[in-house]
Amino acid sequence: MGPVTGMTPDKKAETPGAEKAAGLRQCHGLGSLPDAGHAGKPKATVVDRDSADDELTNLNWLHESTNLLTNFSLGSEGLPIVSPLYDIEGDSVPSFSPSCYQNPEKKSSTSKPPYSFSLLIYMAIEQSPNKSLPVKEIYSWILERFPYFATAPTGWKNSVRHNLSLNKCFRKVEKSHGKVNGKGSLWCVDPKYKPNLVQALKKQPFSSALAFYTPPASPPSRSSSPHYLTSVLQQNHGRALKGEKPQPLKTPKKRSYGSAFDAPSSIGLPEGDSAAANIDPSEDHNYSASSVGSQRCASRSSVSSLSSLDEVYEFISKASHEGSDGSEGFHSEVDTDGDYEDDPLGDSGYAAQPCGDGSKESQPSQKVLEELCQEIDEELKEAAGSLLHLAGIQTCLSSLISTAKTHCHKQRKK
DNA sequence: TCACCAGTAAACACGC
DNA sequence: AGCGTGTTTACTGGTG
Repeated sequence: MGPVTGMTPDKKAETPGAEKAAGLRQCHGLGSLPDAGHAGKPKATVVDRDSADDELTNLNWLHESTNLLTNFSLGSEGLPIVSPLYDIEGDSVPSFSPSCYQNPEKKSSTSKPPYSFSLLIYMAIEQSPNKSLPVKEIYSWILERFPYFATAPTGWKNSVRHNLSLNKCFRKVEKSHGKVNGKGSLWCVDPKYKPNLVQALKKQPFSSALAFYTPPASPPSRSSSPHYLTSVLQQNHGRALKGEKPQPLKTPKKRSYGSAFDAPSSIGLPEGDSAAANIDPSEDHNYSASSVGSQRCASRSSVSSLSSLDEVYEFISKASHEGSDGSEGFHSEVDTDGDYEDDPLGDSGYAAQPCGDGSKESQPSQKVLEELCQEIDEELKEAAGSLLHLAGIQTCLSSLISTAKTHCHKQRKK
């Protein structure tokens, strides 16, 4: 392979994925998060130094992760944005500031972004006024935000195009009236898959980006959890309005190339939707962005996305408010529809996508709210369960460690 | 070991 | 012809 080559040596050293993998393998990943000062170097905790119990120390991450959770819930300092998701889901105009990459170590400019191409494309499109961009603009956006690609050979562009073509999340929009106007088309995010992208994006920073720059860790889950819930809430909101059963937060693992973003499983599209509900094996090769991230972090996300019960409660009250007017929150599909409808380019036929069916009913019924509350309740229980579980493990481990230490001391004395 | 997925390279077709 | 774009296939490496 050439310079860009897929897995270059430097990539192994620099890519968040590699670092993440190594970090997790060494059980430092999670534990290191709260401590920016120790970023990247293996930490020796008090227990660590006790060389006698290597196996026990290998579980330090668990111990620390519990602390991490505490930090998450306690952390209130406004940290720099870690994930563009903040902007995507936020009320403000999306702006994927490269600051999300500007960690103190300044790795960003030379290191690969911890986002998959699909997510990068999504961010680019999402930031555009019309929620649609030509490939060239996508290139520019990525280049602008991630200087890494400026020095990278052009292979990444191929990857971008490859993603656009293969990934069901992205749709091609003809520039005007179905007529191919000049080179290229506009690309937009299929609203049906948007929640999945958001979800993947939300999970990405925790698994990759966070491990990547190892900053003090409060914000990712702090704000992402409500947003995550919000996004799901939005999904379910839409679903509820359509008379569908709300989608559980945990998406069932589906074994296909497009698993996490396959609308039917992830966001529960109506069966009749051929585009999304397609289960034709020939479409199995549907690229889906970061589905790995979605899936692989699923176990963690249940904790990380609800890192603080306070947050959840806070979120609930907020969500209830938002739910009552049904218009706030992150880019809902309604928003997106609006974009397409307002979009002068929207006459391409894209605006006629089924994504618009929720817009007629912007006022959720009492029943819908009840369903949402019930669902949130379940999530709370699950989150609480996870925390209790961790706490239990921590207690258990602490006990084991102290027993082991005592044993060691006694034996040494002998 | 296996399956899945992201990333990459490459080939090809098409339009400008 | 050259370039940009879009599609498709094949492969590699990481991960669970």
